[in-house]
Amino acid sequence: MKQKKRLATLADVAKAAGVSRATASRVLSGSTYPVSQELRERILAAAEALNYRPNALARGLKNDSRSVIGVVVPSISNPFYSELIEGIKDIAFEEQIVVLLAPTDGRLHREEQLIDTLIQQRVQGIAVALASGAAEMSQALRKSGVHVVVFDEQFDEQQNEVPGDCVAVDYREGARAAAEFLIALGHRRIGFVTAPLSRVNRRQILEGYRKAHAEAGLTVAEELIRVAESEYQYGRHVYELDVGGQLTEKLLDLARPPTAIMTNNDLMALGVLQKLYERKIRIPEEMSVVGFDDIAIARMTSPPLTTVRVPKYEMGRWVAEMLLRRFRSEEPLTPVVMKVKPELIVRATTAPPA
Amino acid sequence: MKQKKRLATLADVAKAAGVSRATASRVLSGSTYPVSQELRERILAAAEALNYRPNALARGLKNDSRSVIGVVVPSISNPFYSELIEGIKDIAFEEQIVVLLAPTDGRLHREEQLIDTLIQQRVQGIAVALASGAAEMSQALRKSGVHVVVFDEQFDEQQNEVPGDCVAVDYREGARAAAEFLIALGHRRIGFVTAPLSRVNRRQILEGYRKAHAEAGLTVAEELIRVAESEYQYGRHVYELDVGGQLTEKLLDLARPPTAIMTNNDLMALGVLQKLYERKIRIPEEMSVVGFDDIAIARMTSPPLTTVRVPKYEMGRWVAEMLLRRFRSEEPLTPVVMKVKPELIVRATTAPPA
DNA sequence: AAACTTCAAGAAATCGATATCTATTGCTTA
DNA sequence: TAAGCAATAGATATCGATTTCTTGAAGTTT
Repeated sequence: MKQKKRLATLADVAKAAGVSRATASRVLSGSTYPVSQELRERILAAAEALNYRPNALARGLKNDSRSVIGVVVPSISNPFYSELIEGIKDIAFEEQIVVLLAPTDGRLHREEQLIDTLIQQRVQGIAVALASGAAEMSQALRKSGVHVVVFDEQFDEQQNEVPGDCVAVDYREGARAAAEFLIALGHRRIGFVTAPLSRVNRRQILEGYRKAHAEAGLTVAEELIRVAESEYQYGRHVYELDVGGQLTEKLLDLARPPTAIMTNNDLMALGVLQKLYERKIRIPEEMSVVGFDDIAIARMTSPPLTTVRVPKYEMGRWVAEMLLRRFRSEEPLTPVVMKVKPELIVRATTAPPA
Repeated sequence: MKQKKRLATLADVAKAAGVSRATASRVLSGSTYPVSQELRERILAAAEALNYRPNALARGLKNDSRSVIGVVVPSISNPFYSELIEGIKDIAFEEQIVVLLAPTDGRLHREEQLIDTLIQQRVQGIAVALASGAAEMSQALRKSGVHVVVFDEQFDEQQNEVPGDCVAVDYREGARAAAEFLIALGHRRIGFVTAPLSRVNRRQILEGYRKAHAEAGLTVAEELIRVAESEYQYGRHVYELDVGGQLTEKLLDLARPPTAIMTNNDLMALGVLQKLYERKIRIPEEMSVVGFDDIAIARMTSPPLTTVRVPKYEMGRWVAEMLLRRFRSEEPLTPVVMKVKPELIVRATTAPPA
């Protein structure tokens, strides 16, 4: 009965105002080209009356730019990424840029697929928390001519050549500081609970843990290092919450359980805290716990979680700004690597061992 | 030095393969139009060699459809919304549809602005957690001919006419059940801590709280109802976490403090728990706490949080499916209102009063 | 063998907005 | 007064892909 609605086009507006499309476009796209006051008003009135909405597809096709950036992350239910996206979004919003979301659910092969989709959508730039090999992926991306900023992951420092812009966190140093702190408190058996070591950053956290021990002249008992077995697949669930508890159980059941537990992120730490509560182990008197990331809720646990703060929101802003920088300059720029130093936040889950 | 890279176009592929654009398009867009095996292979090979990526803008312009849906939510750092978006995304992914994110940061006026942006981007459909008047907004949207599904909010039941598709939660009933449970446990002074009542759903939760009291023949002491003063603005921070604690403090400082506290969402409840921990008030012995939503971390608090479960992930799927349904049918469909009934999840933050 | 159908390819119009090129008017300047 | 120059408007080509319209060749039917 009712026929399909069509939005008014520029041609409709031009006709209604009795002018050419060119003139209508000049007024409605905010061009600097001079248009007489009279026509200007007629066009604006017609656009208003027809409820005109410029077609961003047509605009983008003509200009080859779209005011859209893509964000590739493992999961948005993970507060680490959602806080980071807040930062990206705030910068994007100021620039009238919208954000296309591309969550991989932690599945590596989806990364490539989603990046491909984003390229097809002709996004202006891509921010990606790269899980697969950063260097190669970035190469492939570069071939497509899309601007890219990689974050969370960092490029392999071995190869001198830096393949692209990057906001990297010094996870190793953050973990080293955390472990050093626990050692200074007097802990000698520190458990380490981590998600699978498929991502570089997780490996770096473990390295930091080992480094602190080495520096203190301690040897690490390998039984204290517990790595989750299967790669997570996000989506419906936040796997860390359960895995943290499961791995904690294994540590507690050791003949000589640790007196402190470190984790590779705060969600894992939540699982740890929960398991300790369940087992009626007092925190921090009987067990110290240190998380990583400092997600928003870390300060709301009981007791508040000692953790290593990664400035996620700020990182998001930096990522977006680096993309903007590329959009704006015609010249090819030298790749920038921004190294973020995390900071140990001591709250109430840490104390000297009993 | 290096000149600006351009992605290969269909014309480039056609030329390389020595065919017309039409033929190339038929092969590369998966049309059913017959093309000889020989040309087909030549075209595919050329596309591969040139690293051809179809331009979704051009395609969308021609087809007037984009394989993109927009999602308007207050914040993605709020797990309620991020879990819901997971559901939307999972359905969208199956259909090769990408998600454009439009977070309002809780600012009402941004809602309109973002919806406008989405329309300009010619998204195929919009899922919106409406904060401003659902009915009018939906009217405005309908005028633009974009498919819309409203969730979280529900349409005013007074007006018989249902303006559009909607996935609504029966917040009133959920809150009623929670309050009834506390009353049955023996609580007579139940505090209520809530975000500003600007959103319909928050008002409904309060109504449910009152209703349970009325049904039990109890009168509510108004001093027990604490409403946060200023509307939240998300973005960088998750305000509920702090506000929950602040309002709790006011309740604790009453001459006759409550023996239980209900909240309008789990984040608020986290703030409550934290404040109680800080004040060394034992949970649930000295104070019961009930949240709302059942976000992923609710079961990881110490003790695990009693709350009212809203099936966020499933709701996300339903929202996406309702959108797909509209995309597919040419006929105008009767609006569907899906009413979701929340479920009380009793964990360990509730017990009879001391 | 004339007429008809089928198959496969190319030519060209189209989607909506923008930018370049042209054309007109009125005004200034040598 | 002819030439030169703003200022402003319209005509038209363009972005990249799809789709309708045509065309030509090959094969069928009576």
